[in-house]
Amino acid sequence: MQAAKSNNGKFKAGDTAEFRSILNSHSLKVTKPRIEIMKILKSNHKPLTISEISGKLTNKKTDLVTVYRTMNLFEELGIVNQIDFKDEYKRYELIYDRHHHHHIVCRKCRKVENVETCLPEGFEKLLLKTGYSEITHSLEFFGICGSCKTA
Amino acid sequence: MQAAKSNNGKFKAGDTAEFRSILNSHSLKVTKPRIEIMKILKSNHKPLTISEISGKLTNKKTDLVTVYRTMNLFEELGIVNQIDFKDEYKRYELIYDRHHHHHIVCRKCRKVENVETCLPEGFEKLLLKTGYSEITHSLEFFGICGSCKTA
DNA sequence: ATGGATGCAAATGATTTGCATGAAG
DNA sequence: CTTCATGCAAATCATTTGCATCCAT
Repeated sequence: MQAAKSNNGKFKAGDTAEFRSILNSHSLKVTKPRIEIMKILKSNHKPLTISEISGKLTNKKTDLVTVYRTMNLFEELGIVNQIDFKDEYKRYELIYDRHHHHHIVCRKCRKVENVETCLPEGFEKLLLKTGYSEITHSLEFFGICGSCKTA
Repeated sequence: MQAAKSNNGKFKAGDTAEFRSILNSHSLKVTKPRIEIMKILKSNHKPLTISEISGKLTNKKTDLVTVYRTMNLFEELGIVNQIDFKDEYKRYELIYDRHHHHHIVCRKCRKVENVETCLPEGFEKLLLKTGYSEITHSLEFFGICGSCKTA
């Protein structure tokens, strides 16, 4: 699998047509597992681990291996973002499901909340001076949540 | 190992006295491997993987397992930061070695450069409204570097 | 002396790979 | 009917654990 990122910011989650066309344009097939996994991501507005995704599959025939392969594929195709919360699991979230956002994770209870604030406009532009192009960023916050602080 | 973070922003890399006192205050010992690993991190101003650290050890007797244990310890003590570049390796960098900074990683060649720009003042303060305290952030940039673009 | 740290061997757990079968285009 | 995807089994790789020994305090 060497497909370059090819989703030009056009994919809207649940937009099955767009989903199909991304796969088609790479001669990849629209299969049951791929559709179900995409829908699971769509209906969960927080990053999911491989085993969380696997656990939500209704088609219990679908193998864990398929989930791994699918997430790697989706990542290459620019359908999902890989997100790191500094624990032992990689998490995945649909790109463009909602507008661009970040997360705050409680260091104690590991609860996750979305954070709508993002980098100021033009922040990435500053970096163009470095000679890099196609710049993206990953930004996550960590803290102690209200309940954990009082507990 | 359950020591809470206890380095109140005071540790300066290479400041062996401070390093010793952090360990001492937790009844932990200042050993050869710990010192050498700290120095390796100090002299490499970019995040290192476990195996990179292991490879730089001059005392070849030091076991890989010790590197793992040491990095977990340093992280709990707030001596290092764990950094994620979305590949298969966790990386570690000394905190306070230089002033707070971030990185930009080339998605092709995986080269890493430091980025001095950080979040605007007051950015994290906005998040206090969410009820979280002791907020930190992780921010990394990804892009295609100059040489990879022309190549 | 004594509690913590290390090295070595072995276990664990996540992720990947090979291959024959099954399904999408 | 041809190519790509899946399931299953087995391999691989990073990371952790148990335990006897060693070393810093």
